[in-house]
Amino acid sequence: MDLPGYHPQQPQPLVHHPGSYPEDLLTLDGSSTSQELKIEPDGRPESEESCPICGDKVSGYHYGLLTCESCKGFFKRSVQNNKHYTCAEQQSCPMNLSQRKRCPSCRFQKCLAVGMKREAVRADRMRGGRNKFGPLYRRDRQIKQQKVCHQANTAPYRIKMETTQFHQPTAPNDLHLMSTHTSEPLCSEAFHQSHIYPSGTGQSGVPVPLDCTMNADRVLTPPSLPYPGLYHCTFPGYLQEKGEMSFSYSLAATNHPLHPTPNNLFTPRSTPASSLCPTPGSTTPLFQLPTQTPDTPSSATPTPNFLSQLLEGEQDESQLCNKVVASLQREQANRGKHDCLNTFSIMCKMADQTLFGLVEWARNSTLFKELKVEDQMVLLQSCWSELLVLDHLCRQVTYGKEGCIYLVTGQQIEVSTIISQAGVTLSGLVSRTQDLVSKLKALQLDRHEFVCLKYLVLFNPDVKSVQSRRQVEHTQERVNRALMEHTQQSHPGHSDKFGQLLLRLPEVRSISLQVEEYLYQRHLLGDLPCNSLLTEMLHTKHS
DNA sequence: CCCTCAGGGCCACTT
DNA sequence: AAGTGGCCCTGAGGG
Repeated sequence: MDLPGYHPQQPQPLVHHPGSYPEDLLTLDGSSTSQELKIEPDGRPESEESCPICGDKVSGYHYGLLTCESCKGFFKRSVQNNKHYTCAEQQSCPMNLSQRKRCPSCRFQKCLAVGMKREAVRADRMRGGRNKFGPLYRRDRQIKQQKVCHQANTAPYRIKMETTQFHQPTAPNDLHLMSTHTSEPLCSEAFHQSHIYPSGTGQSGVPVPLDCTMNADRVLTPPSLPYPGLYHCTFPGYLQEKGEMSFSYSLAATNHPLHPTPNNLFTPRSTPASSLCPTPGSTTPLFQLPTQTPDTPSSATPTPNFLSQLLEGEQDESQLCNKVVASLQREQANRGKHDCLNTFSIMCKMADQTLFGLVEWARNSTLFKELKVEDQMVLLQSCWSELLVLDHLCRQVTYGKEGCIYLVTGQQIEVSTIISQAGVTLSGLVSRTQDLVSKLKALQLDRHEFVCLKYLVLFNPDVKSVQSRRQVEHTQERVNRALMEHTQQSHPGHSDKFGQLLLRLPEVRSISLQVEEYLYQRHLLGDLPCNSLLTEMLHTKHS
């Protein structure tokens, strides 16, 4: 498996490019891609960046970001020819100018990881014209230019206008996922100006409703679970009709507060963090980023600060929702109105985006960044499905109504609908998960506790091949202590809350393993989209 | 109407 | 033979 951007054998030059997004162009090992920036004599910035995939010279924007000509061609061929590469090593091959040809699998994974977009490769192979990312590129340039100008004007001690380059330490939070880390959430409209479809066919700013016709063979399913397969396991007749859900899903039957209709099925909901507040009784709304996040060093011991630190990287639910919806819209836009995404594909896409968000979350964590990149990889490889389950559980506890499952897209679906139409395995999984949701609701899980559980799952010293076991253990102990103190303080009358929370983790583990197993079966049947992070994770575990 | 620039195609070269 | 990568063509959109 090749976690996005994890290429531990490839040391990245510590050159920060201030013109890039504040958090962009960062490989997942926490280092920035090598970039230089020149300040022209007239003050106009001119970037001389290196390709985020291989470090070669950038030739322009290609398929979503600045890359070299070689990687552009490689990505184009891979997508056009629907290539499925396999890594002969551990899917962490070094990727640089001299070695980029060695492993196309890792190269393609890195292309995706850094943000190259398959959907930018034209299905109709039409030449010329502006692409659908035009607005995105323009904004990128504007941001870069503004940043550079700002740097030049406000930090003369760092940038001498008469010099041609400057270097500064890598920004710790750099990311290379520009779609989610621009200074503002990616505007989905940017993706609706495809040349592929003339205006009036769902492009030009009109959100493309994904399969919202609710046909029996193409229905949106119940998945709020970030792991779609959960709902797809053993439907009667599955083997005959694999790939399609066999129960229908009526949005009208749900009680979603925002009432999604078939026409707005995949239109981003308004910010759920505000519109879907948890119950007033809960201590802190889940998913709501703290307005102020004290910059506490990881070595600080007081629990409140430590908890704040843990909460720092929490992903905003509305951003995640927008990201998933935009991704689904793009996917559908590339297919055309007569080739709707099937339910399973939709679920996979949701799971994949959620998983990507969780990897970002981990990577941005100060504590996690202190670990060796190799350890980061094995830990994530070990717990990704548990994190997905926890993420789902948290969403249900926060937003889910009784008897309904809340999707990452903001929709809800009745559990009874799923149970009545799903097969044995799937029904069992849904039931188990809902039982767990009930228990967590009864425990009044708050966001502090949820974050702690995520960290406890992530920092698992029992994972094989962890090198800095002591460090992982130490962090887990600290989180454990913080969780214990928090539960004692927030629920002094509930002396056993801490223990009750910990007792839920084995069930989380068990469910996640069952989900993995199911997804892997679907993978073997060829149902999972290739080159998704989800597939890569599954593949790694079973290889 | 011209220019820009990103996606596609071509083809010599490499593996 | 298949893959790579540099170079050129194309054409929508912006000035």
